[in-house]
Amino acid sequence: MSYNPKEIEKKWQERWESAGLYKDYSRAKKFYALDMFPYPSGAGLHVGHPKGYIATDVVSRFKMLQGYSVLHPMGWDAFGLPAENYAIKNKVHPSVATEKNIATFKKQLEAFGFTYDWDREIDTTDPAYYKWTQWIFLKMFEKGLAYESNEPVNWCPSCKTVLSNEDLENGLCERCGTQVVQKRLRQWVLRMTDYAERLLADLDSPEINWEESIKEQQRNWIGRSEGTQFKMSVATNGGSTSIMEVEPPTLAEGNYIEFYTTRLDTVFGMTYAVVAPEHPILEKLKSQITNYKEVEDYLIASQNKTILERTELQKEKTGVKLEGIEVVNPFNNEAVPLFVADYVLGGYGTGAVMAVPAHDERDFEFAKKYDLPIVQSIAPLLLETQGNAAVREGLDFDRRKTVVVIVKHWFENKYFCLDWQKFGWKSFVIGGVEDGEMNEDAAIREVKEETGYQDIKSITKIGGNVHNCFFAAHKGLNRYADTECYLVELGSDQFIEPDFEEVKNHIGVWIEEEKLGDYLSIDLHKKYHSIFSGGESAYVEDGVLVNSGVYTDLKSAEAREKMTVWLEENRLGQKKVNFKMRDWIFSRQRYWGEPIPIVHCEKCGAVGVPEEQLPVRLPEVENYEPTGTGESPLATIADWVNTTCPKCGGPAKRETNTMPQWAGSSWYYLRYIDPKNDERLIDQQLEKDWMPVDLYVGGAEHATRHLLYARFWHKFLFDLGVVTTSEPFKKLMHVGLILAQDGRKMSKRWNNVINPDEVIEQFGADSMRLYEMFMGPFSQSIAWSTNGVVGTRKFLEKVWKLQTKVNNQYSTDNKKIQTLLHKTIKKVTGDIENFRFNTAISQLMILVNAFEKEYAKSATTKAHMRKEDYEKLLLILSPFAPHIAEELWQQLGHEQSIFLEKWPVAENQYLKDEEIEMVVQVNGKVRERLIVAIDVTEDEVKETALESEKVKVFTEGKEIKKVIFVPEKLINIVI
RNA sequence: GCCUUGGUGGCGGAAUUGGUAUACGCGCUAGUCUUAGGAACUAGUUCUCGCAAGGGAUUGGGAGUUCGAGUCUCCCCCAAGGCACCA
Repeated sequence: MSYNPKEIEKKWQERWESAGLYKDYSRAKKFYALDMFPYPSGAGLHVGHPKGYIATDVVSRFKMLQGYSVLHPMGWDAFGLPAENYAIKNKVHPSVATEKNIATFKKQLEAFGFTYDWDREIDTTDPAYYKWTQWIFLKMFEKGLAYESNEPVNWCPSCKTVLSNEDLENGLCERCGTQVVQKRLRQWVLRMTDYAERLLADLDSPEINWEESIKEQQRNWIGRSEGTQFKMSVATNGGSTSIMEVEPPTLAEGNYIEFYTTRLDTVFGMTYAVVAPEHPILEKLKSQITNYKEVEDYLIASQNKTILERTELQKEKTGVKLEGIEVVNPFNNEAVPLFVADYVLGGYGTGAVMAVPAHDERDFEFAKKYDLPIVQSIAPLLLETQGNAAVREGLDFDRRKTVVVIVKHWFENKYFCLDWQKFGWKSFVIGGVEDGEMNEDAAIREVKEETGYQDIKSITKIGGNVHNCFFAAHKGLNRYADTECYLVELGSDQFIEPDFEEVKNHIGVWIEEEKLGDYLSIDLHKKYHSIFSGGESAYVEDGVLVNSGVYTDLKSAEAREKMTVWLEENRLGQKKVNFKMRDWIFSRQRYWGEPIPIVHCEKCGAVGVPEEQLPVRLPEVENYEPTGTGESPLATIADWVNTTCPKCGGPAKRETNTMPQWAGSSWYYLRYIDPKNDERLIDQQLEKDWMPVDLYVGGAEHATRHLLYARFWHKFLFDLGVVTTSEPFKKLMHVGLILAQDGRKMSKRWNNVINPDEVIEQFGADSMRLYEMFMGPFSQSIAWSTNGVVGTRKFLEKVWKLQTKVNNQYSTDNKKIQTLLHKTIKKVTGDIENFRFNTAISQLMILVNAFEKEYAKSATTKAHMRKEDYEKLLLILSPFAPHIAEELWQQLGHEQSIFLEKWPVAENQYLKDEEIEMVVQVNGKVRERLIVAIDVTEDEVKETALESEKVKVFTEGKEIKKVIFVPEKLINIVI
């Protein structure tokens, strides 16, 4: 009988389902395997969708065989725009199309033979389900986590709805690619930022075992920063230092602006300050801003910019100076100009920043454009740790002001360097600045003294102030040098022989410019001394404070601490943590979503619908078309909208916005555990039994939306006492895409979509399952290859044919085969646990090839396979190819399903080979391979190896310096 | 620009702690069978020199540590994904 997958697959799918094979939830050990449930689109599945489902199915069957009760459910995330758009076009209720699509999806999935328990099927559009979605919202409303807001929000003019920050892709609507505009609309918002700290911190908790890349994406998205929020008073009279002599400054009541910075240590370098166009101060101080017309024009212009224009293009920065007002730096009482500029974001921090062009790239750019002063307040701190100049421990530092002078030849492109031969280092001309001496004078003096050249044509300061710690070998002490750098050009060869004392430690050498880099390490000079020269860039790293009053010489971190303390003491500011993540804009102006269970009463305001009245059902409607006015289509149904206030009984109107698509998926994994419960969201005991989800598999594109939202809701439910774990998903694996054969994404547009039904029709579900797991590392995107399926089909054919070789009567105990079999059991077990399905399958292929060679193709017709060996092969193959494994299992005479058996265990006694191939290397190169007993001694191998002709060629007449012996692996002869 | 993950044959990709690089599969080449095409089977297949025996090179590039480096250290290049004026 030949292998006919079409026949056996259908047969077993029916038998498994009718026997309820997967529904034994009584075992002591439990395992919850979860897939991200699909949106049932009209297009049906393509071959990429099932990849993750196959993986969870492999793990589910594997865990069943290991004696677990496995919960492996499936459902539908069915609210969403495509169904609604289809409804608008075809004038049918979205639920009709949804129902049809679900049927198609289900049929397609069933062909794979998955272990889903369809009794637990979930549909987010089912009122019995969304009742609880609404219930969670109500609880949030009760706890003050759901609130109404009138802030400007992202509006997609094409989808005619509001979008959350998470729904944007580079400022465009993630769904339709339309440019989003800012619109002021009343919205329901969830206070997700209240959970930001926990959402971030718990990423590192042992309850989460996720791929680093996804955790990192969430960390980026949450975007925590620690800084200082402080007040600067507004001076309206063009205030200057002389007037503001009070220390600490007193703040006129209400006449100040709050600023946020993470770099308070740079505050003495502040040369201006900026507020965002949305900042309320502009309206408040309107009368004092003498150029308000100009400011107003700017505000209008920036309001008309899209998000894309304002942020993504990183256009040249623009801004307008607010004439007539200034702000006062509390640390030195200096007044600096205040600008409005849209490179400062209104929604983050306080919407106002201090600007330190010397130490912030954006401020630097702006300062260059508007010709604002650039003042250094941080000096880089260099610490020599390597070579002869490395700082010596235990020695005190001798602090000096020094200059580094780069001396250029009078006509050649060469520079003067010093070779400190005795101490083994090289440098430019360096020297100390004497008391009362100007740095520039010191530089000129050093050039004359040390080089002997007298004709100084020009001298230019390059870069800023740099602090440098090193060991000064010629003085025998650690030096802390406060350095500035000068470039000196010589005018001629005018020369006076230098004093011997000046030059006894070094000799001078002219080095060509292009060879300078090889001669001495100029990287540091380049990196640090040129910081402010020619205006290339700002120095944004930490360092040592300079020009900073009493804080001068402190290191950045310490300065931030002390300066913040000073602000606190004077009630001018405090530490502040900010997050990039915003609250979740939770309402949509569309039809096909969960109604928000709120009633608006003129007297009582927004009132929650009483729990016993849930669910608030979606009403029938004539027209699904969004209105575009910011009202949902529900607003037109007077019968539904007009209701009574649950609190006072007076007239009230229902909330007409609906929830976003992400609502239903934020908690669905809980409902699978207890899908039919009318009383509670989930039974408490069942929740304890099954949560958290042991394995969650899905696409990486959900890293910052679904996975963040679900964690947020879960933590809320945890605080509510509904769940007992603080994190929902223990292990998360992300599934790599399957690309089309041409390497592009599968899409109708390219006409390169592979339909799984056809693949199953041609090769069978087992071949397809096997191929998708064999393609490569699970998380990686890989192109589909139909030829690859041919390969896995051939492999299954081999397995099928092997059944004819089972015969215990004639079988012999074959040590080699036993070893390979047990090694394979061990590898497959470990690989499934670690999601390395591709190598598990390759090992299965190796085993089957060996069986085939040993039994099917053996010259002796009496070579037969032991039944128990074949059974073990079927068992470890069964999670990947369940139908063929079950069929062969029962053909062997078993009456019970293979999935009620026990997973085989690799026995140690079989895992070691008796003989191994030992590699003989000469100087690390392989020259010979010897078959030796596994416990062979070094001396035995050495003797045999040295007698080998192949080895002799290389060792003859040479002295053997050393022999390295690695038991069971190799011997290396070093000559 | 920043973060994350990667870079190994014609292709997808293997390679415990540093210890035989290229497992397994696809493709390709030759042969057997076949009216033919295909399928199946057998043998070969990293590159290179060589009739062969055999030699040499090789894991993005360069340096280093080591008896020995795909694996460890430093520098650089490239690709994919994420974030992006967050002060």
